[in-house]
Parts: sequence; structure tokens; C-alpha cells
Amino acid sequence: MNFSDEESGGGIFETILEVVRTIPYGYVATYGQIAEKVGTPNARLVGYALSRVNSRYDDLPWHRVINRLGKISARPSDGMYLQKEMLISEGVKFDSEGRVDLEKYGWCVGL
DNA sequence: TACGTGACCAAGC
DNA sequence: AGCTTGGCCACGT
Repeated sequence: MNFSDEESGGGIFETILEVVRTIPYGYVATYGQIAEKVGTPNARLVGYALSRVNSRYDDLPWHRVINRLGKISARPSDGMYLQKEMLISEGVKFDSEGRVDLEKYGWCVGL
């Protein structure tokens, strides 16, 4: 049946995007978490994929993706501020350091 | 075809 | 306590 594994066009990108797309509303996921779901041995591709997407797929909740520290890794040019606003808009709270409580809003934690 | 790059992570200095 | 190095993989030129 399938022609390979997951991608359909030659892009693990799509696979990563698919996983990111499954992040529930009001929750956040770390790059490592997504990488694990995708089956990617390294989380670098996740960030790399998102950097290429960002303004490409509006169905992609990239704003729910943060680094291991629960912080935003994106640059202002990438929409870092927008991301924060988005998460706050979804009910996610940031602390004084601009970090998210992964213990509460963590993907697998709440699911 | 090969080199460089990237929104990471972990460890070393 | 913060910066640098190495490692992993895939994509772009």
C-alpha cells in the first residue's frame, strides 16, 4: 500500500508538519517531543522545517512549538512575538522569563 | 556532487 | 553562569 512510509512528495517536512498539526489547542510541544513523534532522531529538522513553513501553511500551529526550556526559539522575524500572543490567546501563560509551564501545557502531559 | 545552513540538545570549558 | 563544540539529519544552492 503506501509507497514508502509517510511523506508524499519527498519531504519529511510534511511528516513534521503533520505532527505539529496534531497539537491540541491550548497546549504546546517541544521540538524534541515532536521529533520523537515523527520518528526523527534529531529535533533540528523540526525547527528547520518550521522555519521554512511559518508563512507557508496557515493550518500549521507552529506557535505551539517551543524549545526544551519551554521558551520560544524563533526570532522576531519569524514571528516570535506573534507566537507569544497566540499562545496567550489560547490560554497558555508565560512566566517572567517568557517561559511556558510544560508541566501544565506540555503536550503528552495533558494528553 | 559537495558544502553550508538551521526556530535543537547535551556536554565541556 | 554563559559561551563554544560536536552530533544528528534533511534541505537549498
